[in-house]
Amino acid sequence: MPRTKCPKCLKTERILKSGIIRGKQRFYCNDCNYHFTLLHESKKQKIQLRNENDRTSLKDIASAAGVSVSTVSRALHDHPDISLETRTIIKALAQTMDYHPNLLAQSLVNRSTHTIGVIIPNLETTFFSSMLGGIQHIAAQSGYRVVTCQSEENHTTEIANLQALMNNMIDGLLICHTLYTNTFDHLKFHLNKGIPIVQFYRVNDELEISKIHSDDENGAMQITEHLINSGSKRIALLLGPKAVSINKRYNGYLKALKLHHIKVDEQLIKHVDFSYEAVIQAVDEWLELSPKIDAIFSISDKCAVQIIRYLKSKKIKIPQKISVCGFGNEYTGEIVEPQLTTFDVKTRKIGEAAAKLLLEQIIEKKTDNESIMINGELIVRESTKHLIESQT
Amino acid sequence: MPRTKCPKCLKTERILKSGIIRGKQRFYCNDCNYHFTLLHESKKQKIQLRNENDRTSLKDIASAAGVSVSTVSRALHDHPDISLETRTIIKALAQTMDYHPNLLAQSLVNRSTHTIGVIIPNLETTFFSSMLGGIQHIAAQSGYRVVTCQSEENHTTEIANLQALMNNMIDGLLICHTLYTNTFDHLKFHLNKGIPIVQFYRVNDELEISKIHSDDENGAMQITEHLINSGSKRIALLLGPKAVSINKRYNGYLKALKLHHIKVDEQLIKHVDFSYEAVIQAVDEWLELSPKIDAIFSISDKCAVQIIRYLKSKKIKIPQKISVCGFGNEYTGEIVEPQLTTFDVKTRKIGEAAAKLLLEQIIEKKTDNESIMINGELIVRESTKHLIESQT
DNA sequence: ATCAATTGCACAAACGTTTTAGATAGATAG
DNA sequence: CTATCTATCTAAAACGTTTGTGCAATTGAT
Repeated sequence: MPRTKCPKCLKTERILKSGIIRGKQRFYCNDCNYHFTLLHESKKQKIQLRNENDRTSLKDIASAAGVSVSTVSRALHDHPDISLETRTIIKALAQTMDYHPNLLAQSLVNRSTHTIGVIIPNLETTFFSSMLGGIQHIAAQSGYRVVTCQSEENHTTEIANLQALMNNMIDGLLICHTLYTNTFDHLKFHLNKGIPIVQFYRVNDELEISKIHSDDENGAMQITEHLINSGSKRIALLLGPKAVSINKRYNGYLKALKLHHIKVDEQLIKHVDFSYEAVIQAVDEWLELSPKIDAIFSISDKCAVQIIRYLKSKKIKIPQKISVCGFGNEYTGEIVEPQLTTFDVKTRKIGEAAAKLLLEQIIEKKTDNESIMINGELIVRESTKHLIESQT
Repeated sequence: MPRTKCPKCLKTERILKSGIIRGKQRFYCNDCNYHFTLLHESKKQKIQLRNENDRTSLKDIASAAGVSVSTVSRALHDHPDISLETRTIIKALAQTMDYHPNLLAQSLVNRSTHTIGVIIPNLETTFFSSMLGGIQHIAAQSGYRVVTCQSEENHTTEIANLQALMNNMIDGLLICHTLYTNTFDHLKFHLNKGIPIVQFYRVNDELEISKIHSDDENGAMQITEHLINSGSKRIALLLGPKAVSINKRYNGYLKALKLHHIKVDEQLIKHVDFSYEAVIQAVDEWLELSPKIDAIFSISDKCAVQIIRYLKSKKIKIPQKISVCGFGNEYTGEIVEPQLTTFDVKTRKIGEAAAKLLLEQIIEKKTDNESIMINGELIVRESTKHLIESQT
């Protein structure tokens, strides 16, 4: 067994143990008075490889050009203090040496990462992914990166995402809350910390913060009015889970009924968790009511499509017996037969607007809160009767 | 007009100009021999605000605890050199002072960002976004962040994305190429730089690199065989743009025909750019052929759905007159009537496998290239005849 | 009592930048 | 021929970490 050798005086005689460091034995050379821990072979190699594999840094260019690091930095930034001659030399050198600045170091100094964070409930439904698409598009235009987290409609995950993102890595945050987010302390905690935050789509009113709204309330009202105008009187409303705090669409429904002097029948309003079984059960219960329902307004296109298919399987004619409306204008609404009447929430526009607003706040350091409304559009298709068109 | 004052000796008399720095006037105090540039009021404020607004750093904790920065760092990492007492004090302090490590600084030192980059053609189609969903899911489990870029099916954008991502900010890269990516020099350039790269779904054979394949060739063969087995003889094939390098599905089609001794008819194979008009035109041309076609295999579900709707509008019965198949198993295929027979590419699984493989390479520093195949599944629905079921 | 071993901490270098302040030599004016 | 300017460069601090090494104080063994 080879005896441990002091890396300084290279002797092996007077080596003593000196405690354990990070699981590794630490030694002390009594001859040259030197503390050391033995490097693993693998680690030694890594240190050697590093230089080989490493990207070129300002330092490398500096020593190649025979100038100081600061000169190189300034030259590459076209600082007037550096002579044109030196500048061109250094730039050429940077080119040939394949220099790319280390963004981490830059960010550390500049206190800005050129990255924005996005928290979104879900990536796999077009409804949300098109928002994200809009965000990415705008961000890329300004040279900003986007890091995305899915909250998966889970309040706890949302909080974890928020915490993870706010740890110094982002210049700004875009957040679209979970359906079940009803407290906003986690957000409030991060406000006024110098990192601008913009809520989009699912926003809340209490918080003083920039927001991108959609006019869901108005949209739901338009849908409901369209149903009323085309002759429906008993309009069932399929809502999301009861716990959900955001009830804009519900309010729109109520408003429309009130405007047309139709009494609200609580039996016609049901909450479901968006599962197929729950939707079917709700529809079944409605079908047994009397007087009979003549329309179903589903808060979600996905459920609306399921309802259409279920009604068809029961040979109930749409829209003759029952009109069906969705909300969101997802692609499936165009495919199903009859095609679905729905409300187009301009999701991509919402994403774009959110990113634009956030970038304004980041780049121009605007601090005033803005609220922007993105208007949607009623899409009338075959699943509703067209007796009388509303002239809004 | 107030005269400029030397910040050192506070005199105004002997101030001289001394060139321009970054657009700002630079001064020289002849009295105390001092160079300075005037700070803007706004900038002064910012410097003051900074401390107020800044997150607490190790330094802050250190001075609060009366120990050195290194002690704090080690204490928070449970280094055995630090006494239990000190450790608990420091941890408590970190808690109350709301300390969160600066990930940038950590990354700079550790040379690892805990972030992986993803380049993907598109975010807004479920086909790709579900891959991304799988990636995110796996990455989050290991505490990795994900930054995503869309290449938008554009080769140049892909290269730009690659360049942007590889600049020091990511520990590994997942890439799904553009349809039009036919040269891979940009990737090759970044190989062996210490940052592992994994291709997923759209891979190429030349490059020695880890890959996640789908069995598209086999899938297309299964689809085609299913059509043949159910009685079709003249099977039209709708392919993507001609420039596309990836022709696995085409090969599967050819293989199946060969296996069943059916001659390839070039008239039956058409390339389109996925636009609605192009698809319709292709179908129209096919319908005029004689002998008549009895099946259409579209390389994309989206086009298949369009074809179904178009054929229905022409009162052509599906599958009695013409069977239609898609590829990919997108949700719309389930909604359209008749429901679409297709091949389920397990997109989410592909994303998960890609992320897993990449993380292995990052965390365990594996360097050997692996190729993993994710098997898909034939989904037989109503848009094809069911005369004889193939027994694969 | 003596010396070795161990504990518990501090110091300082390093990561790769940016930027303020200083330094030097040449140019210009009086 | 000075006194002042100016152009062009360098040094060094800073950003917030991690980590190798130094060192004093304590413990333990003989």
